[in-house]
Amino acid sequence: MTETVDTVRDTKERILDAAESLFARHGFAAASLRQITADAGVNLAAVNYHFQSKEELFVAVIKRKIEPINARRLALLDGLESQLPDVVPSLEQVIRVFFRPVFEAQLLGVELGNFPKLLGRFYSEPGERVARVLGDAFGVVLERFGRAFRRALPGLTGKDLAWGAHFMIGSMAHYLAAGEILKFMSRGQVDALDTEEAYERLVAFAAAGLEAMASAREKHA
Amino acid sequence: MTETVDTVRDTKERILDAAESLFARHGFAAASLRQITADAGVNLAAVNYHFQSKEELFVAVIKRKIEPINARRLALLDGLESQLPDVVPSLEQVIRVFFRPVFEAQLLGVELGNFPKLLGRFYSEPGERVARVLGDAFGVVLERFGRAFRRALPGLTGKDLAWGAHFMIGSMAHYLAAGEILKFMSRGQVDALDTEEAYERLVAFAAAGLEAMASAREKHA
DNA sequence: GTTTCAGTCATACGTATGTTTTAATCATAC
DNA sequence: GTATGATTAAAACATACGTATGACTGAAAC
Repeated sequence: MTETVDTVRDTKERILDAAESLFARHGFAAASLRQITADAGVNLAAVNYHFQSKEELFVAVIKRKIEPINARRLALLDGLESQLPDVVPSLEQVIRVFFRPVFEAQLLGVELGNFPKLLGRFYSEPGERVARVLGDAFGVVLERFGRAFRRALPGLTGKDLAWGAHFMIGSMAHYLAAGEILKFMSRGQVDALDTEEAYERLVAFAAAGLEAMASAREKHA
Repeated sequence: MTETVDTVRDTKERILDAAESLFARHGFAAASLRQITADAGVNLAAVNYHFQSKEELFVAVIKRKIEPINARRLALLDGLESQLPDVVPSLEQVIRVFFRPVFEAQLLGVELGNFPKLLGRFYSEPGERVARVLGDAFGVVLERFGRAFRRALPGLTGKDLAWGAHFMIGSMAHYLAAGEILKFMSRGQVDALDTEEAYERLVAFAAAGLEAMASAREKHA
């Protein structure tokens, strides 16, 4: 009984694993189903059987990674807010909670695989594909964290927050997708794989930047 | 005489224009030479004649856009530093000079086309392709601006700078490549096409973030 | 013990890809 | 006015793509 199910799961997950790696390394269009199924050691037709299309496979790959992260984000934020109900979480605390799940797996020594590059690349994949996942997966997260950010920084308007969050996510995405450039830019001084440092750096950069959004608004108009 | 030359320029540039637009909209792999040449109104073989391959065409498209921007960056930095030789340019001034050429064309009312998305996407295109252009085009810029940043923020170490610059570029790239997400995230409050505001926001975010890199270092180890 | 059914398999379809080849075209130099 | 060298045009090249089909498998259901 479990045998049949496990075989299925194995095939589906082997496809997902191989697809994740290839999508991350080559992008959606350049990763062929033939190479994906070859790497996964399954038949070519298995993709269209288990998922309906290459497109759906891509969505499944993204969702498998993003959904646990967003769930963890919400859980951490819940913990932060319910722990001391009267204390408003600081900006840095909220930012840490937002970024931590992305780094967490690797910090815990778990294999993170090609997820970073995949997630980074995901943001620059053509529209339609991304929009669907984005709406589904980030709706609640955006809402909850938006409130948390504005409680931490009462001066922040909706526009301030949108700009700040956008740059914040951009910094993260670029680090995830193009971390190797860091080694090039720093002439080897910085190792992008030092996740602990990357996390601290990102938090510091984002916190300062977000805080600066309020004053920038006054400057502009 | 000029006729021949202009015809050449026309064909090559029509290809470059069409390629730029399609690479920006669909990425490298998904933009086909047939669609590029059809949009450009030239023959399919013209691409392999004028450029040797699709790959070289991509490099040419990127270089055509990046080189003037980097030249302008250096010129602006020269102006800043030679204007008052005894005054060290401030962090914000240097950052403005670094970002300005990217926004300038649009600020001046010149058609910027699909360049923003292309440049943003460029950062997440697979490695080999990008690395060549990156090394060629950004070597001098990196060196000169590195010095300028460290003069503006004497506390900054090489590592601080590398992290800060990386996040800075990430914020810009993400804005350029995925500006539409901004409208989604802000529930329509923010129009990413307001270049003037984007520029001010980006400068403010990056300046604050970069400044924060020095203190973050102490925190980490 | 046969039916059922999810899963896998090899294979083929039609289309699209980047590139190459062969001929024609054209302005210019002699 | 014709030879020349550079562009373009049209067609074909081999290969790769995503998807669909129909046969086969093996175990559970009745």
